[in-house]
Amino acid sequence: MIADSARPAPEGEPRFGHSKPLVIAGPTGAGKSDVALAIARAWGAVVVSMDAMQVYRGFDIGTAKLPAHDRDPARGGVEHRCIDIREHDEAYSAADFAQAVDDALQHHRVVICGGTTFYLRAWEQGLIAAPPADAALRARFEGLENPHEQLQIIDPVLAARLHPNDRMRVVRGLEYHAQTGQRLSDAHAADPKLRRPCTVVWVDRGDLYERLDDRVISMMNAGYLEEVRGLLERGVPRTARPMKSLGYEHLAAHLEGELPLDEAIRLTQRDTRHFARKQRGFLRTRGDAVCDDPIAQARLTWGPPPHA
RNA sequence: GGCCGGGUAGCUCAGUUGGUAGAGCAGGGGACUGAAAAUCCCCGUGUCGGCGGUUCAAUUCCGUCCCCGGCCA
Repeated sequence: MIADSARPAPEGEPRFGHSKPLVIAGPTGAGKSDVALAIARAWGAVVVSMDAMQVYRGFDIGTAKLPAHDRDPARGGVEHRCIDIREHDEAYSAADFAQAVDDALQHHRVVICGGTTFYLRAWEQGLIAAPPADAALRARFEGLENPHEQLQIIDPVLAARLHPNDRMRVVRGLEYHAQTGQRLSDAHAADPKLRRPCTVVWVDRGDLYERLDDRVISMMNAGYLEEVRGLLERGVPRTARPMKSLGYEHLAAHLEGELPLDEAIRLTQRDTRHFARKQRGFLRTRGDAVCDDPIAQARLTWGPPPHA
């Protein structure tokens, strides 16, 4: 389990392209960002954010982005990638993330940090070769009366695997077929799964739920509601992808007079707990174990920090 | 002390014209190959407040006691 990257690279020679990334994963609110920052600082690494929502500009408080100075090397911070790289209406996908990780690995030691475990899998095992998403196609299939029935005709294997109510995946199967003329189930079956090496450090804590409840209150005190109000005033629609995430949806509903504030907060807390539980499930499925000492894992993976 | 309501799942409650009970919320498990903070599937035994009585059978009817509200003294 000792990677070849554990040997220090000769001076001046960019060998990081052969170094495996350290992944800081775990449920929201477990303290991943701070751990990643500390490790990246000590080892001179770049952080790639593995988070589907932090990519969006303007969604800062609710997505728990690190303060800007921590992400700015010119101000003593560490370079972070995949944060603030999209507008609310721009698409972002697991493939974009995987590409960003590969790019970063070309020249840097890399800490991957975030809770979107689907993205980790996309990079680790690779995705099938496929064209990018086609919003118009998706909208068309979404509008079908019974998309699953349609899928049964063109890809019965996939249709059998999918619950008829799981419209996103059903539509995805239809989209892929429309784009390529192939069945998505065939593409999956033919896909040779990659096994890109990485060290996964799962950060977690026993009192997470209480902390999450408190964190929502802290976010409110930090101006969460004003952030959402500002986004709505700037014309961000409530149907925008990031606006439908966790608290944004409920706070927007409150601002539009559909929900009392305390109810919006309660729902945000509830959804955040549910989300954390789901993330734990992801990691459990992967078979990773909780790590109490991320620094030690970094040392095992990369050797001692260069300046220590 | 008297009268009136209530005491049923972790919480709020529904219900059983007597055949041992079910919703919402909370909580838990699982799926996941380019939307993933998305999308979707599955999971409810609890002395029905205690004790007696009537009954083949009581959480349900009767008696009594305890507890919590409200009103009256």
